[in-house]
Amino acid sequence: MDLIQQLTKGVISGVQELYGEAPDSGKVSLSVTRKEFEGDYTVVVFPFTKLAKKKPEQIGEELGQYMVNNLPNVSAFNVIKGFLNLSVEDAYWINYLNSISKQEHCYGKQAINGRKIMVEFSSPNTNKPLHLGHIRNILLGWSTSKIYEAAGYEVQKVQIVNDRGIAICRSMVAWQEFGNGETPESTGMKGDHFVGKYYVKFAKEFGEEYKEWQFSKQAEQAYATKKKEGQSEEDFFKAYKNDYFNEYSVLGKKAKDMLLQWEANDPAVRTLWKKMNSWVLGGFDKTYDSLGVEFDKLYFESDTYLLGKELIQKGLEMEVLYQEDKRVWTDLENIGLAKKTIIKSDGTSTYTSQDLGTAQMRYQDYGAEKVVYVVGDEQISHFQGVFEILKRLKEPYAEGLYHLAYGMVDLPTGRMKSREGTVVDADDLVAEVIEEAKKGMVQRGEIADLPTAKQAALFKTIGLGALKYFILKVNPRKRMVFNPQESVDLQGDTGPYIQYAYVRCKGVAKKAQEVNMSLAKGYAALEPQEKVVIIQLFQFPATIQEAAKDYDPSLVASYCYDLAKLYSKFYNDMPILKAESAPAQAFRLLLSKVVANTLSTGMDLLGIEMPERM
RNA sequence: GGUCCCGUAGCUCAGCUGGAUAGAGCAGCUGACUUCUAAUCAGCAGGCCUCAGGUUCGAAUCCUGACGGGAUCACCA
Repeated sequence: MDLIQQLTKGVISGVQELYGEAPDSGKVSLSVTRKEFEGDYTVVVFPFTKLAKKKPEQIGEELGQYMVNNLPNVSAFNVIKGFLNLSVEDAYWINYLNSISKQEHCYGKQAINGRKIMVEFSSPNTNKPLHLGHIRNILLGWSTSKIYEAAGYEVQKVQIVNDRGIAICRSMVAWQEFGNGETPESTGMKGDHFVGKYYVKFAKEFGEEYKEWQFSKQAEQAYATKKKEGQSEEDFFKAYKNDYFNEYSVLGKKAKDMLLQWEANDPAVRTLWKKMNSWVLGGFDKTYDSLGVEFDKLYFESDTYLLGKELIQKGLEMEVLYQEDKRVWTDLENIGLAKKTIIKSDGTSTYTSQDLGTAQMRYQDYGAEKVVYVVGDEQISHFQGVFEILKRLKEPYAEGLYHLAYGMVDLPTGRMKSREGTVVDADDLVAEVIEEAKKGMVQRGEIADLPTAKQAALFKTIGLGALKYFILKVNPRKRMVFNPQESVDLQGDTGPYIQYAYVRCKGVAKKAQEVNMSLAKGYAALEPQEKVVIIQLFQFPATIQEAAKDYDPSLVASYCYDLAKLYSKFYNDMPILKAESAPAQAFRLLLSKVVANTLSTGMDLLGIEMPERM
């Protein structure tokens, strides 16, 4: 039985025996003792005062005595005000360390439980390269997948590629008009950047066209007839851009025509579309590869956007949906949302109907009991709506759907804006953090003796470690500020700090020769710096469980940081190789080994690799 | 305006299933490398936990209401 359960049970039976009534297990508050007090675990006795009709101090004394007498692992206690501090036998911790050392890299992970979960993340549009916002999405999705794997699930990682629609048509038109047949190969550009260039080109050309048009008679007329009261010419034209695109623009018409031709399956358009998409996807693959992520399956919006008909029919029959003025609607007022169009009056699909259909299809494909959608928090109500409709349709998978909504990534100067060119490109960022790691490492000179290829691999490990940790340590729910300078910091609460602790563990292990590890069992009296490390190790499995339950990788990040910090302190204070006795040396080496394994398992859950040297 | 999220040190963030004197990192200052890698460790300084009520033996944490910031309220995705 788990130590925590043991102590909790002990408290319950103690209170029952002493005062004649058992408290609810919910009233037993057991936490790690604050470091300024003696003891390992603290029980708050205030909740028992009513039951016992005694003063907290007295209850503490009596209960403490009971615990020491009746629980094999409790060696001592002390009472301060209403707090009962229990000390656990050193032998228990030493045994515990021994037992988890045998689990190697399995420690903390649950056995496979046969349950399936699907995690959808990244899900980019195929008209421009990935940026910092995608990086947060990708890291969250990847880490959530790893955490669920560790929690015993079978995980399928998927993305839905938004590969159709007017946006990609803009890039296509621009390439046709201004591209002169150049390709990623001919220019040496990465495919996604190449296509993105034409997306920007379109915006620019369109902008100029629009500006020119503003001096025309048509524009004058539009302003005269459509302006709102008191609206200045400038404000009007700012707001009118979309209408201009749809009604007057030459380029806009070309893009819209292309979309129609695409929908009509025009062979030439489809060929161009496929070509440009393959360029973009090729570019994305390189970015994913540099981030160390991969997917089990890709869904394409071009295949899924017509799905959902069957569910809509079912919805109409079940009266979950209804028909009115040629559209199909649903009423979501009971969950605080407005009525929503599910099928447009021309019979075509909407975002909602697509997501309904996709959910059903994926359930048929894979049969996951849980599906996590990693999507920005601006889409919270969309997913609330989709999930609610599926629940009303009594779809078997509806209860297991979860929207992992994360906040936007801001820069110190404020929000990223493509119009102002402040969008941080994913590839640039990755290159930058690696470069920064390189600078630091070259300066330190620790790895100068390694071959160039190995050095380059280490630069990447450290640089990406810094970037990933920087992003994942923040609670996903929160909007976060991304400071490029701080993200490449290598000191303090950072990925490299944790990697460094790992390198130290490995370093002492390497230097220790022929140590009989079984001597560790003979180590008798734990130093405080040693005990706190073991207690932290003890929390690891529970941390993973909690991170899975909350869909929150930041819990794992701060766990790893805390462990690294405690180990660093221990490393600083205690001699390992020159320990005072053979058992002490064996024990400390064993501790270092388990810390290394745990840090490496934990950081792997964040998608961060560990270096052997740095 | 309705709904949802956020508000903790100069900055970036932990802590939020109620518990002891609210924690880290960065930035600032001070100490520790002839000893397992100092990307480290130790210390100083820095707080009306946005505000006001309420519940409680006890509130940063729960409830209500303000205030500030953000998101969202399309036949777009």
